[in-house]
Amino acid sequence: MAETRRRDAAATKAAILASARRGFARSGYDGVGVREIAEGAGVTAMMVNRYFGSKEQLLGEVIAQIMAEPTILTRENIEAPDFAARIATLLVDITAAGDTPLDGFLIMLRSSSEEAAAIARGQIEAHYHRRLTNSLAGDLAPQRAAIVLAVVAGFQLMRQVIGLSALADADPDDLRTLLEPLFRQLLDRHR
Amino acid sequence: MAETRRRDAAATKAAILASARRGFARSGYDGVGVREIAEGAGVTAMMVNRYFGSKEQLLGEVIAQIMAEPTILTRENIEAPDFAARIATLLVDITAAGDTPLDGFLIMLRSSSEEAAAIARGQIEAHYHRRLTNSLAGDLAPQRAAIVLAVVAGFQLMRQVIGLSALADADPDDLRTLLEPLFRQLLDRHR
DNA sequence: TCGGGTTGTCTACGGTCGTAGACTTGGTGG
DNA sequence: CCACCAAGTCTACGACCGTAGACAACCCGA
Repeated sequence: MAETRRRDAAATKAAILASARRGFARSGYDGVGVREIAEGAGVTAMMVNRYFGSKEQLLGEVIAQIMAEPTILTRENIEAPDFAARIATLLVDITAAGDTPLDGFLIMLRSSSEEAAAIARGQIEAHYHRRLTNSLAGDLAPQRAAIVLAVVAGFQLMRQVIGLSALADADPDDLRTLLEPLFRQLLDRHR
Repeated sequence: MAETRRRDAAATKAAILASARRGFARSGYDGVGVREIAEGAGVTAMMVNRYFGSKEQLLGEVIAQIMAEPTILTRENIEAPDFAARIATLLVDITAAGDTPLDGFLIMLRSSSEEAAAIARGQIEAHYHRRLTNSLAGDLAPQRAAIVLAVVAGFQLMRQVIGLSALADADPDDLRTLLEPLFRQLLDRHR
């Protein structure tokens, strides 16, 4: 991330955005400073304000970027027979992977405050819960979809935010083995 | 909260603890300052350091206080033969009640700093995870216990904190029906 | 080649944070 | 009654925060 980069406004702006995304996901909005974000992009803190106006606007662009990305929660993925295994694998491998598709979720978790809960609820329902619900067959689809998200959120919370050692140090294969039947039970046609 | 209190070390210490608990639950460890906490207790900021040593130790005592209160995961519940059904019922009922055992969860969720997460991790592992692990038969007991806690936490997060409508407005019986087999799968002897 | 605008840095300001030591005030036991 | 220790306040330090304006370096087109 610190490779020498020639003067390139677009590349610098993208580097700041990427560093901010990593930082917000790791420590929350208040947990990371603009100097640290800038350092991760190989520039000084003032570049953040020059390109994004303020730290708050930077957060807005990070969220906008995440929301614009494709999600695994497409109908064809959800309806695939191995979706339970795929989401379990994705969830377990988040830490090792350099790219983190669930950054948005982590940022919401770690930056959540009283007034942010409503925003988070709206975005979760629009971008995650509705897609999942529409692709589930059987009864109680909204509730089952919500519990799937709850399991994902709880696992992330305990493993990445709290750092519960039984999850942080566990063999990924074991975690997959335990998570997959949970998802399968929720995703399979109910009743 | 600001009633005049005569010089009383125990009462002042309890007032600081209560104010800190409210503040941490509302804004997280980093979101509330010692001056604000002290003001909520009717004293000055230095009282925090005099009675608790540091803000970090204050958080430790707040969490310790919460951990000592009645909770879903008591030993007698864990050792009951129908624990999966009971924990599903208790989880749904307690979440619906909207009471203050949620404080501890809110604090952990909204405190993203490293030292706060470390304290929360230590308390969870000492009080919840260890009891649960010791009561589980079969392989992967620590991992299964941790995922049980993750499901509990995720459910509370989505239903109570985020307020996901599919969970907040759901019929409690339906939620119980969906949660119980998840817990049963994790709690029953594995392999 | 050589300005000129873009790109990035340097220094600094006002504010808030957690914390510390010296000080003042109050309640109480002899 | 009054001295004394506990209870609480005052002032301040050093560090970090987001932000700002002035300044230097670089690249490109003329």
